[in-house]
Amino acid sequence: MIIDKHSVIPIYYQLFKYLEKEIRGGHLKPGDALPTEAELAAAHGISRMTVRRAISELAAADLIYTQKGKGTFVAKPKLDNVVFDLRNFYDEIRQKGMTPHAKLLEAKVIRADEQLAKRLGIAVNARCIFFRMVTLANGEPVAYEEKYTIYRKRLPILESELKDPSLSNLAAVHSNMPPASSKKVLMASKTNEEESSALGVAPGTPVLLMLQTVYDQDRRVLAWGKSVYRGDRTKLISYDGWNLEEMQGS
Amino acid sequence: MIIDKHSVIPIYYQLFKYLEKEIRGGHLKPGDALPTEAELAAAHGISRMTVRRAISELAAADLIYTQKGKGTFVAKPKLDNVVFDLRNFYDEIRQKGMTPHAKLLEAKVIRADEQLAKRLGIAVNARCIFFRMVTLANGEPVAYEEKYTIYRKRLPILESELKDPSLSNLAAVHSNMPPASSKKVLMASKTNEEESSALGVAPGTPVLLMLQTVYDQDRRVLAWGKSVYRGDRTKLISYDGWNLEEMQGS
DNA sequence: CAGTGGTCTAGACCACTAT
DNA sequence: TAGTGGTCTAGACCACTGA
Repeated sequence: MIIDKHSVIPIYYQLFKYLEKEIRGGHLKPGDALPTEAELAAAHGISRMTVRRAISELAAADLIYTQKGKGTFVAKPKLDNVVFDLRNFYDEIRQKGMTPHAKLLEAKVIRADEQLAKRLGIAVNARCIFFRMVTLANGEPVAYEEKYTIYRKRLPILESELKDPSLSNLAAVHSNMPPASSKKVLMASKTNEEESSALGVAPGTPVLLMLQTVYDQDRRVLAWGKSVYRGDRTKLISYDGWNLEEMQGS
Repeated sequence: MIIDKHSVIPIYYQLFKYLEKEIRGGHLKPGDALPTEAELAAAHGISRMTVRRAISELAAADLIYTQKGKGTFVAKPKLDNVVFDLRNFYDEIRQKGMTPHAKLLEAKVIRADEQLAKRLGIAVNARCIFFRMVTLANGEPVAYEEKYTIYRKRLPILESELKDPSLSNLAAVHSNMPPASSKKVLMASKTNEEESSALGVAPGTPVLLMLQTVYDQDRRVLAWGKSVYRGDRTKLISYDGWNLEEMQGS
């Protein structure tokens, strides 16, 4: 029996897992039709709405697709999409079995020069908060970051910022408006002198360069940051397809 | 009236859009509780299951979160996740108003050297198919790619491969097994001589380097590819947060 | 305890597809 | 016309939260 109606595990989830296994295991191949919703409901003695719940979870996972009036079919895995997911640099390091450590190099109030004023959308000479930090993995520098935000609240630089030195937190603490959206641009670059010395590498070393801008609800800039990741120590990895569970280890 | 029960637009979708607007517009702020499902159902004269459909779509969009026994609340936008989504390099170029063009430099059958044999998981000296191509945007080279797959079927190199020169298609055409999953690694690098001449840049130019491996269901390697993107012409952009519609233009 | 979201049912009508 | 998935209803019971 595939479905245990008296289990603590929801019926729709049992059916979802069963069908998922059929697909990932290859018993159902791309293009194959699934049993109709009515058939699945009758076969397992459950309601069609419950079947639909399982079906829609499979569709959300891109394992199947539905066609009105025709049926439900196994999808082809999309393998050429590239989705790099850098959830949290700290956790990434930890996951590799290394110990991350953030080292604050500098934190002070500065006056905006022309370039910074443009980036933050403020007047030249306005007060700004400036952070410079290095992230280490097992004591070795892997990332160098500069962060800027407007100095609005005349607040001292707080401990909370050092505990959560993310750009959106910085913006939240020092702005009148809460951050609402963020834009990030990733590109390839070479280190300048400042970055080289902070990372302990030769000038011109290839790096990943990420620029982040944090906005409020009205699309006003709240903060701007630059992150430089050592090219030889930083890799973004993306997995696509179906047999993903087993892949994480490698 | 917010809900038109006789509209062709599904009720759950009307309610979803209405609540989405309340949240994105700021009438409902992060942490605020939504009306309970029963309240929403009664207020709009619809079934609770229909309300739940709208609620679950909002939750899937990370605009709200639910807590059993407590209620449903507006979520905080997560701004420090980085999700770079390179759906299709061709479309990316086209979206920027440029004309993409793939130029095949070479396509031939070769014998695997030690390195390639290791990458494809085959014997040294086994026959492989080798592609070398350049992608141009408005006539200017922006990417250089090398692709390798096992030569199993003794098939000629087909036109279909030139029309869809993706690595997973190459693997599909020349392998006995359909591709099931894919791994991609992105890093910063510098061009070597071959890449420099193909891209028309000086050796040592910073580039994004992407390595892709395509696997079958049993995690055997079907194809391997290397893509080099010009650092000064290629940017990966990621938007997070709530006011995304308006951001796409900038 | 009353109220919440989570699950489930057994129907119903619809638009769409293929024959 | 028969069969499919898409939407919707009006109930029901449950586990969990907070007072």
